Amino acid sequence: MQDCIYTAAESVERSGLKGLPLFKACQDSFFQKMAKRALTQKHSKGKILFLHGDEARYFYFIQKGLVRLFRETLDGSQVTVDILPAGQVLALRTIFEDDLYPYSAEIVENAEITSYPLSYLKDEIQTNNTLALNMLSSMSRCKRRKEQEIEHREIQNAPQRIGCFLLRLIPQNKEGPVTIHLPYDKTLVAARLGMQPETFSRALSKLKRETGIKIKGATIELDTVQQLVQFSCAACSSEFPCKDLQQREF
Amino acid sequence: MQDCIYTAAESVERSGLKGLPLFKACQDSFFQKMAKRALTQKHSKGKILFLHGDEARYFYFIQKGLVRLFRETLDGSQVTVDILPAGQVLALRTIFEDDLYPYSAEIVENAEITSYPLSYLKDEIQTNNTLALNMLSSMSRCKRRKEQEIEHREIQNAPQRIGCFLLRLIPQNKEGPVTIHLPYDKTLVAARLGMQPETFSRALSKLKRETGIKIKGATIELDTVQQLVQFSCAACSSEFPCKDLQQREF
DNA sequence: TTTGCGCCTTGACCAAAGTCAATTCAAGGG
DNA sequence: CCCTTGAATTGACTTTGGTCAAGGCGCAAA
Repeated sequence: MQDCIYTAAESVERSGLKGLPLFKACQDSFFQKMAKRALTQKHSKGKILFLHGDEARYFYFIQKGLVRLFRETLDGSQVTVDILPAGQVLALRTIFEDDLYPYSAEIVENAEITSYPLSYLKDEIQTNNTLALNMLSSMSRCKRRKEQEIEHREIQNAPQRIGCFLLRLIPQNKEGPVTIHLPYDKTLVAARLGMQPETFSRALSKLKRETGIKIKGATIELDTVQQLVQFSCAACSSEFPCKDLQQREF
Repeated sequence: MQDCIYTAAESVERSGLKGLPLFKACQDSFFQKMAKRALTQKHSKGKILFLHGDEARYFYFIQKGLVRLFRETLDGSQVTVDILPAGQVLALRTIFEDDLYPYSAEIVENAEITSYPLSYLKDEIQTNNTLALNMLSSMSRCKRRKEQEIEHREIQNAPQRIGCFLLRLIPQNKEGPVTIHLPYDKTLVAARLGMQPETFSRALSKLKRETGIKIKGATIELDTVQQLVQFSCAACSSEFPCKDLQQREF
């Protein structure tokens, strides 16, 4: 089965990197250099992009599709670290570590992904202080997200965690009724939230019973966000309009 | 009750910062400037250093004692983020965020703590790219630790988590018998590992039964680290000699 | 030495989530 | 339109850890 189609190196304009806030401090020369070595590939569902512990030469930008990051233990169980949609970058942080990928990456929805050499980024950051500072705040936010995740897994129960997940999918200041569409399969959402699919299913019904939200397949309707806020955010150390939702991995 | 004793601004030599790898790229002028505004205080157990959400003006270096970082939810439950021993810095990352402390800090063992103005650090990092790069790798490691913590809470059970905690207290390449002394109260260790004291107590007995370690109060003896490695590291995505144990919060 | 206060442990019970298995549902291919 | 396949749900049961309450242990002050 063909699960990967190569295309030529990209033009600067197409480069997704240029649009990212993280790189706004970079000159055109940087993007041009990057674009020359950029490689965009189509991958189909199930493809492993790289494995935890592989030698890292590239970082990736998701043009289209979905990527699941995960780790595997000796005794065979998997932990899903995150699920990244189009527009996200992955494996960036590798440049600060030991040049080994810190997780495995699997395509979970047909994707188009551009790879860039990590070495160029490593060079750039040595001299571009603003880039370094942007990375610092970016990584700091990412770290905050991870800490919050630990917190949530400790004090939120399964239905609350789902409610919290849903709230993060919508514009935070939205008034009145909202319709939410799950961004990926329920099985994946369950994995993302660290629970079993069965638990997710039951917890979602419970959330429905307790808050009165309406569920039809992957579509969820709220009369008002307050329904969920009251239910989920009581077991959270932050105030409701959640900050720093946009950006993700590192 | 007096729970805080002030001492004069420190001499450069005493400054704990200078010894930290994180600041090795900084000039003496920086340390001198810092030292002028440094303030060392003694705090007794129970003192709150700052609260989550407080406006942040200082970061801290623990000269002596123990500090617990935690967050509190609306419905009153607390989550312990970390427990920091002497030699650690805290609240550093505040400079990359919104100038609000990202957690509360409580003295849990009589402590001596030096505070430094965040603003000076903020200035320094604008121009000192090497410092920025050191911070990046430092924060990256810290982030890795947090990710591993999420993983552990998902796939390790309570006894395994304790075993893992113990393994991190000893020189990783140690051969033969080892004696471990818990660095703080069992209640605190329990909180650190995200479990109830009762659960910790029972899980520790179970760990003893399953691995044959010897426990006498806060002292634990192993015939060999392999006893624990086999038991705990099967449910972990990393190989045993755990990396990046030294440094902590940000 | 006694007393008191935390810390720690233990028991009984409960609640939440995981596991295993059976079944239903929905979407895409023939 | 039916069939296949994977996703999702549901039921029954187990396991793990949390909760509540009662005691025990040890250290330090009186």
